[in-house]
Amino acid sequence: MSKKEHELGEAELGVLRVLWDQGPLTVREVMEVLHERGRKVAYTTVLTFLTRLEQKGFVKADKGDQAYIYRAKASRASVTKSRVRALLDELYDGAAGPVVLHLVENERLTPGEIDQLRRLMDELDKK
Amino acid sequence: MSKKEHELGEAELGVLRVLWDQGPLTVREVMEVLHERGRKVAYTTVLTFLTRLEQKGFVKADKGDQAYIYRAKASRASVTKSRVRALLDELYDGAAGPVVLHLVENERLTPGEIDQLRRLMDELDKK
DNA sequence: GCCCGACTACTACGAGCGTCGTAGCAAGGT
DNA sequence: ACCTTGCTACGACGCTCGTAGTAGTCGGGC
Repeated sequence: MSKKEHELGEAELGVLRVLWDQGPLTVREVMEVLHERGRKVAYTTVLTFLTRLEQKGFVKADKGDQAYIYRAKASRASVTKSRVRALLDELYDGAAGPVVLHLVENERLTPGEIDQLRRLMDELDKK
Repeated sequence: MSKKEHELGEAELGVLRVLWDQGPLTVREVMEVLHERGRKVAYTTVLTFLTRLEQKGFVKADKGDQAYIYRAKASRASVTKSRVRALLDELYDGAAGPVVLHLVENERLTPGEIDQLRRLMDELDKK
């Protein structure tokens, strides 16, 4: 019933990522990057994705010289935020703890990240 | 193309969670718990979910006295694992760091969790 | 002036998910 | 014997997503 907010499919995300990584691009350029990344999709498919992304407000299209140029409007951070939030809600009623613990236990962190984490936690203590 | 492993919709997860939280239940009981949780779904909808979950291997159904009794087969931890993994892949090519940082920065952790985290990190250092 | 190559708009279609209706069956009350 | 009550099986429908084809348009080369 309620306005399901998936609102961003996996393949759509893949396209958005190209824009995050490579900046504003035309449809064709996006397609080429996707191909380089091993994602073999047709030109029109990419166009569809970009169109849908625009309707959903995740990208902006500006008329370029010949073709439209698409740029990401939503940041990686904001998408991360809503995705992570959805995951927390789905699995733990929104509690972050279990997932953080899971990540630190099961996924490799670089020494740099561990450092950063420690500093962050010291900050948290201060408050 | 590739065997996309969503394989578990959001409403299906909601049903699975009931079984995690309340142990083995009949369709009707699951429905009642869902109603208590504010999720107003029809009996047959719940039945459909449980049937699909069974086909997907997430729950097991045993013939009870009158009705089938469903129990969770997949653990919350295992689902967490694959969900988290999917999220990392989608957004950061699998890197856990950014998401951990995001979580610690933006989501509230209890002092107990912070403690646990610190201990975990000390363990990591040892290795 | 006409055709070619690129670009966009529109349409489509199958699968998965959320949601349910209906039909059929088994057991118990009266 | 029936009617009721609950249970399961099966089918269905609308929507989103992944994927793409086709048609129509526009600017250049010959």
